[in-house]
Amino acid sequence: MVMSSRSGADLALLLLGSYRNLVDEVVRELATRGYPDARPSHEYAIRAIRAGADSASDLARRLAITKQAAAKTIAALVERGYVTTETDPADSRRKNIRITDHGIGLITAGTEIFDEVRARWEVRLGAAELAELEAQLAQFVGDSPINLDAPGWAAGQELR
Amino acid sequence: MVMSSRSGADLALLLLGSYRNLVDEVVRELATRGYPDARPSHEYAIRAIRAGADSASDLARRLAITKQAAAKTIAALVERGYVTTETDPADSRRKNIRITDHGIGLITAGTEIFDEVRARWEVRLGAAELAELEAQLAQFVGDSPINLDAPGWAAGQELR
DNA sequence: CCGATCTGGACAACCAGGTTGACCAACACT
DNA sequence: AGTGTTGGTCAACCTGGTTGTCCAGATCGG
Repeated sequence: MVMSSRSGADLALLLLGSYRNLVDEVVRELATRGYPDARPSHEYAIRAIRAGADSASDLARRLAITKQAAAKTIAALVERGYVTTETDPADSRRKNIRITDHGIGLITAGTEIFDEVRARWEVRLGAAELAELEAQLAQFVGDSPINLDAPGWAAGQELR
Repeated sequence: MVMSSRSGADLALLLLGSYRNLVDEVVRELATRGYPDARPSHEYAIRAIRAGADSASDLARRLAITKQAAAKTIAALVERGYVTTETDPADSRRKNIRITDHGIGLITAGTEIFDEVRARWEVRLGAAELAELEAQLAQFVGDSPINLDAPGWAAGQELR
């Protein structure tokens, strides 16, 4: 008899715990694969950039954060060599973002690891069960104005 | 045909999104019930105190955070009137924490709201399905050294 | 009874990842 | 040209943590 939650507060902790578990593992593994300074937010940001966010304001909109926050993130990415910026020749206000090979490497590895961890979960739960779980979670998330493509609300995760 | 996740990264976002959804709603509702300044961490902290953490160091251990962080949290709780501290007569190093009526009110309301939200989810999913979901999440969390009673790792959630 | 060590607390500086607010320079529109 | 919009930046602040340092009070061994 598995002792599941029963209480709403526990449910919240289960959700957060699962998330952190997953993400911590990814970050840990990323570190061993040559990305010791990568943080979850970097992954999300680079993904958004790859998906077309080629300026700070753009990134801010995609991530649903302020442009200042986006600028800080970009600065961090530049510092770590995941990304470079250069002034747009056509519009000298803009600073175009370009992902470096190192940055590509990061999201490639990140995607792989995420999928590996998910695959492990799949083994434990069964493919159908995991798919159902995802569908259920999608329902909860779908309730809300939250945009899965805009994980700005995902702020605040630390790994220890 | 529900578009569920397929990718590990999306799964992470689903978990986090569900969590934030739940918690944001609780905080929002808490605000309308007379606890406008309550944050999730306050709830967790007061719960831990009620569960027996009667000093800062104690709370730190339970929450698996540093004692400095615990002290800051306690200061915030005192400031908001959820808790009071007084020097232990028997051990003048210690400062015993006592939960005020207002604090009791907070966790009472919090528990209620958490459960209400969970109940709504139960309606949508079915009781058996939600129970299964919780059991599955518990499995993921159970993998790890994380202690559900020690949500210190839960740090970083902002509501906007 | 006393010194060594452990424990509770506090101060200070820092960090990540956000937020507001003010501001300027460059572009676009009419 | 003049006005408004957009991209970027500076600065200050917030939350919830982190280290590191230090002291005072308690406890234990001799």
